[in-house]
Formats: sequence, structure tokens, C-alpha cells
Amino acid sequence: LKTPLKQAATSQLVLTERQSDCQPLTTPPKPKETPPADPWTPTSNLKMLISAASPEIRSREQRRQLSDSSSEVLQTKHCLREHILGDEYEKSQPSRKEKSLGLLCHKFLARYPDYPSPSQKSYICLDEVTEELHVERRRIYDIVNVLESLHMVSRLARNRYVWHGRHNLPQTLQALKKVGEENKYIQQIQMIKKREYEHEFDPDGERNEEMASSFGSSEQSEMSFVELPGVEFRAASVNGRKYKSLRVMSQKFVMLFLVSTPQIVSLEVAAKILIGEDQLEDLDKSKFKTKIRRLYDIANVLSSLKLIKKVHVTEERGRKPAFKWTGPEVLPNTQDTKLEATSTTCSPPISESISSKEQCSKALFPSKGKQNFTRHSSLIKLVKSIENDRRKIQSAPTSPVKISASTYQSLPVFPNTIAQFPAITKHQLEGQSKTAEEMQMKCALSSPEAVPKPEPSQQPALSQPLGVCPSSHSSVSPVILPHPQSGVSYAIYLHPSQAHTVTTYSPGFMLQPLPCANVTGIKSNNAKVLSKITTEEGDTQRGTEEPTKSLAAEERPETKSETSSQRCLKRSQALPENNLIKRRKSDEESLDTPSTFFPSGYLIPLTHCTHGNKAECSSKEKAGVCSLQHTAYSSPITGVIPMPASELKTVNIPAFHITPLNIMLSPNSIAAAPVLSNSCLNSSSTSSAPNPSSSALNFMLQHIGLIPAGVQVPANPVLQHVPVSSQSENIGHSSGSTNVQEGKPSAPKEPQEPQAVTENFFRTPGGPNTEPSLSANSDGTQRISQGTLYIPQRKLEVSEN
DNA sequence: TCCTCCCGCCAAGCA
DNA sequence: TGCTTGGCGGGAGGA
Repeated sequence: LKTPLKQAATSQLVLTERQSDCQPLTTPPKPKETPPADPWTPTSNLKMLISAASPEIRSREQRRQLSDSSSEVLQTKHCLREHILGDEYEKSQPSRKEKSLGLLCHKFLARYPDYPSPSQKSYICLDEVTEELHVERRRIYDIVNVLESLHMVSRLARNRYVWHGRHNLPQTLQALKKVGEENKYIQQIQMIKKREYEHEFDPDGERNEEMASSFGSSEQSEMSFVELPGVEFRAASVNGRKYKSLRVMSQKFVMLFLVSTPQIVSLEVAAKILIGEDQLEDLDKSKFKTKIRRLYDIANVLSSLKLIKKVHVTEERGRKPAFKWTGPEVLPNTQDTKLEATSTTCSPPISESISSKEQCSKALFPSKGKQNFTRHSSLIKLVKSIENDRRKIQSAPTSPVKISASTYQSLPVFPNTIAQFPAITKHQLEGQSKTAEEMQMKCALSSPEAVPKPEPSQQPALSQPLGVCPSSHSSVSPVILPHPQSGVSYAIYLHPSQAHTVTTYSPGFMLQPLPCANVTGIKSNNAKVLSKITTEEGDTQRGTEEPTKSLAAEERPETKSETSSQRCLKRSQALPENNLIKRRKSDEESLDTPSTFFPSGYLIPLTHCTHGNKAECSSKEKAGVCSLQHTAYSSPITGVIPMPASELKTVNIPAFHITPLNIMLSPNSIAAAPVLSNSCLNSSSTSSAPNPSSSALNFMLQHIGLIPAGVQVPANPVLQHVPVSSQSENIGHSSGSTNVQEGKPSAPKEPQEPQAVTENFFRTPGGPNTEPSLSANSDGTQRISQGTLYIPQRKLEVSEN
């Protein structure tokens, strides 16, 4: 059957050749000979497509055709082709990347289903595979060995394997995790890092000896292949080579991820641990290099399995390759008691649902006993500073807000303040319809747990890391700004001195009970911020960025399941206008009703509990807390100011992590900070007050001693025009504090969450005590030069690039 | 220059 | 003995 495409079947190359011989406008003559290839069938079409797609196949075909001497003409044509395309041919040779083990592994995996039917065993014949994939046998062994380590395949006989797919993977990972914990890989990793730091300052120290002794005591040398019951291990070389095999290395490598928190392992550390278990005395360079080579081999396969992802850890000594676990979470307990991983206090379950409390406490109280930060002193300083401000405000004639004494007194203690919100709200909502009031109350009081009760165990986590949230200073109580798109809430600490400038600018603001989830949000934020500062090297990653990232990338609870508070807000917003007017009127008439407060101040991104982790969220959900989320702002002084989500969309504080000792301001963050205020002020353009965000920023910077009292840090008008995208909460893209870079830098990236990982102190690019540079503005004020401000601390960054 | 890792030698071990 | 398996390190491509 002749198809119309037959002529088109002639390769473009041939057409080109022929056309070059003919007049430009003449129709190319039909080739005299039909190519000796297969008749034009779907199969041949497929072959041609494959050939076109694969240079390797193409060149093979070319070689095969070249060797075919049956057709002189064809040979001539090929010679011509070779002649014309000599360089092209060279270029068409597969590049290294096309021959990479990762790609090969992809091809290999594509041959088999992830979850094969148990009834139908698929067998792997190495000969077939090597033939079909056009690779050396040797390469297949590399892949198969790693797959074998995960019990995705098992060896049946010579040249023959069984494909299990991912059925065994959960079990295997559990087993590996358990073994990893038993082998105290966490301690080993920590020890290696400790040695590294010590080595920085004492390069001639007895590093190896110490390492040797430490490893010697860890009883690691006997570790062998971890088997699963029912999955028989029949390696070809069962004895001597078994313990050095790629299988075992692969398993150990995986263990390192499974026991680490966060699950990021640098190649260097992995290699050292693997070497350490073999022969520590051979900790020479060549051995190390070899291990690294093998780890790359393993990592390529694991990457193809989407179990890990390449990242980079940036340290003082430069960027280090590392890998991050992206595989399935490993839950500690399953039916299989034999494989049940022991829950240890030092190693929480490897899952997305690691308790943030745990994370937080780990971050707060690192077991190593190293002093990771000195937050307290500065916290106290800040508290005093804020107290002073409060005093000033209270005594100032232009005290911004009239607050009824009872209300005010109810505010100073932060948790209690929040506890008062429902009551405050109720009071404020008196003017509203009964329905609305009921809704509000329902939102606020949907659960007795909604009223925050400071738990002893959580109290330190709440007050310590937040720092800027002193419990006894209501004037800077946080306004919590949810950011529905980023999934990160922002706590606004309102400078009291600004409140008066905006008390009349409250049109349209409604009162909303403070979602108690926000209290949790603060906690989550604490955990997040804190872990960024306190935890060690790349290993902080998991606990901090994973939940946020995963949620940012995928489902966001608040978008997926609209919270009751959101519904409340929507309902409230839908209230008849007379209610709004009534409310507004009420606001204007009586400033002692704490209803008009301007969301201005410095913003601190908060991680929602729902973002923090699922476990916590689920536990909170039981108490009805998680359902209350981010549609309202609490007024720092008197109550809560809700804001429509549309307003929130303009809020973007991508990299604004503030703690008493840590401020990282990316250009974007400085730029973005005013956006909120502007958006809020749009309707009140008569304001002659300074840009609240700018002022707030100044206030904050002055408070934390970054700038002297007279210095102003204006909101950069240029940067304000920077479009604020919904994804720009990702601080990685342009900030100097970019921490995460994908493995494929050129590829368009999905939004990534910051993965700032901070060690015991921050790294300072410009020296150990680089101060933020101040430059004079035309108006005589000074501004902080754009870029990241580094507090003299050492910082470690993780990048996925 | 360093990172990454392909490539293939060659030895161990098996049928 | 031939074949399979896989440790190992040189060195090339790429960043």
C-alpha cells in the first residue's frame, strides 16, 4: 500500500542533497531507487523516529547501511553523506549527557512498570537489555545493583533478574532507616562535620586519628547488605566483593538520607562515612575520589528513581554537591514488625509529617551542646527597646489610638491578647447583623482550643525564637498577615507611632477574630526561623523547607480546603453595606473601640501550621484550630483587622526573616515591604504620613541596631515597581541569600522555597563583621544598599543547582 | 580548575 | 575455561 508519505520518507538529508543539485524552484525528482530499508510501514516509521531521536541508533544505522555493499548507489550516497556531514556526524555522536547513567536508567525503568502485577513476574534478561538499550553490559550492572539494593530487582540466576518494581520500596526504606539509626549515622555525620569545622582552624590536627577512633567505636565495619524477608539476595560474588559492592554502598547512601534531618547529604560526607566503614586508614585522595565516583553512579540511578535530587550546599569553602531525599516518606511503624523502625528521639520519623514541635525543639535545643546563637540578649534588648517605645507612645500627646483601659490592659500579654480577641471581636461586631456575629463567633470559638493556652512545652518555642514578639508588650503585638499564595503568613509588628496616622484610614476594614491557627502559625514560624539559624549545615533543610515547599508546590491546605475563617470573612464581606457603614461609623465615632488599625510595620513571614507540617496540622485540626486560618489580621494594638485576600495578594515579603540577630533583607524584600502599605493606603491617598512600611522598617532596623536612630531606610521607590508575582515569595531567585538552586540551572524553575540553612553563625561575604552599607539619599537620609544584609554570623546555604 | 561520570580494564567468582 | 559480575581509576566533557 502506497502511502502519500512515501516520498516524504526520504530523509530530509537526501532531499537537501538533491535539492542542492537541482534548480531551486524545481520539484525534487523522485529518487530512482527505493531505499533498501523496510517497506513503509508503521514499524519502519517508528524506527525512523527512533533513529532520528537517538543519534546512537542513527549512527548505528548509518554504519550498518554503510557496510551494506549491495547497493553501489546507496554506498555512494552514504559516502557523499559522510563527506558532506563529516563534522555533523561527529557532532551527532551522543554526548556524554546522552550516555549518562541517569538517562540510561530512565530508559531501563521505562521498560518495566513501577508496580507490576504480582501474578505476572517480569524477568530481566541482561542480554536483551543491553541489546535493546545499546549499552555495555557493565552499565546495566551499575543500574541493576542499585535497584537491587532497594529490592526493586533481585537476581535469579546468571544473566537473569526479576523485576519487583516499587512494591518493596516502603519496606526496604524502613529497614534501611532502622539500620541507619542503629548504626548511628547521624552521629557520624555530625562528627564529620565537627571535624571539618575543627579542621578549618586546625588543618594539621589529628583528624584522621580521631575519625578512626570514632568510627572504630561505632561498630560499623561489619555492616553488610540489608535484606528483606522474602527477597532473596543472590549476588554473584557473595563473599569478598559483596561488602564493597555498589549495592551496599547504595543502601548506606540511602540510609544517610533516611536518618538525616533534613534529608540532605553531601557527597563528601557520604563518601567519608562510606570510606570510614571500609578502611579508615585509606582516607587518601584516590580512595576518596573513587568513592565519590561510585556515589555519583548511585546517585544517578536514585535520581532516575526520583528518590533523590541534586542540590548544592554552599559553605565557607565553596559549593559542595549534595543530594536531597525526594522519595517517599518513611513511616516508623508498619505491619511488618520485623522491619519496624525504632522511633528514636534523635531521629524523628522520616516523613513530611515530622512534628514541627520536634523540629522546633531540635532546633531550639540542639543536642550537641554547641552554642548556636545568642538570641536572648538581643531579645531582651529588643524587648526593652519596644517597651521604651510603648512608654513614649503612651505618654505622647498624639498617642495614636484611644484604647479603652480594659481593652488595653487585656493586651499586654501576647497569648492573652490573642485570647481576648474573640471577646474583642464580639464587642466590635455588635453593630453587625446577628448572623454575621454568629458567624464570627463560630469562627473564633469553634473550639475551646482556639483560645491559645500557652503550653509549657511549647512556650519556649513560642517566645524565644520569635524574639520580636515580647510577651509583655502589646504595642508590638503581631499582626499576622496570611499570604494565601505563598502559603506563608507574615507577622506585622506595628510601630505604635504609626498607628495614629492611619486610624482614620480604615474604610472597609472589618473585624475578624484572630484565627487561632495563627498562633500556631507563629509557632511554626518560630520553628522555621529558628531552625534556619540554629541548625547545622544542610541538615536543617528537611524540617524547614520541605513542608513549605511541598505545600507551595502542590496543595495548600488553605486553598484546598477553605477554612472556616475564610468563609467567615467571605460571609462578612458579603454583608450589606450598611453594616460596613455602620461599622465604619462606629469606628469613627469611638476610637476606644479597637477597630481601626493599620496593618503596617515590619513583616515577618510566618509559616502556617498547615504549612509547617501535616502532623501538627492534623493534630490541630482535631482541635478545630487548623481550620482557622489566614484571612484576618490582628491589630497589634487593639484587635484584628481582616483584609480581603485580594489585598493580600499584593503582599510580598519574600526574604524578610527577622530575628533579633538575624535579618536577611533581599532587594525584593525591601521592595516588597511597602507594597502592603501602599495597597492599604491606596484608598487614603491624603495621607501625609511617611510610608508606613518604610517607617516600620526603619523602626525595626533601629531597634535591632542595624542603623542609627537618625537614619532612614526609605522604601525604594524603584523597587516598588518591581512586579510582585505570586511566586515571588521564593527568595531564591534574586536574593543574595539565595540558597537553593536546582540541579538544572537553565531550566525554568518551579517556585522554590527558600532553603536557607544556617550554621552556628552566619557567613559574611564581606568579612566577619560586614555592616550593611549605608548610602546617602538625596533627601539627606540614608538608605541601606540593596542586597542581603549579613549579620556577622556564619551561614550555610543549600542550593539546588 | 573543578565537577561529573563515562569508559573499559581486569580480577573475582561462577557454571 | 569461558563467561558473568563488578571494583576501580583514568581521563574526557562540561560548568
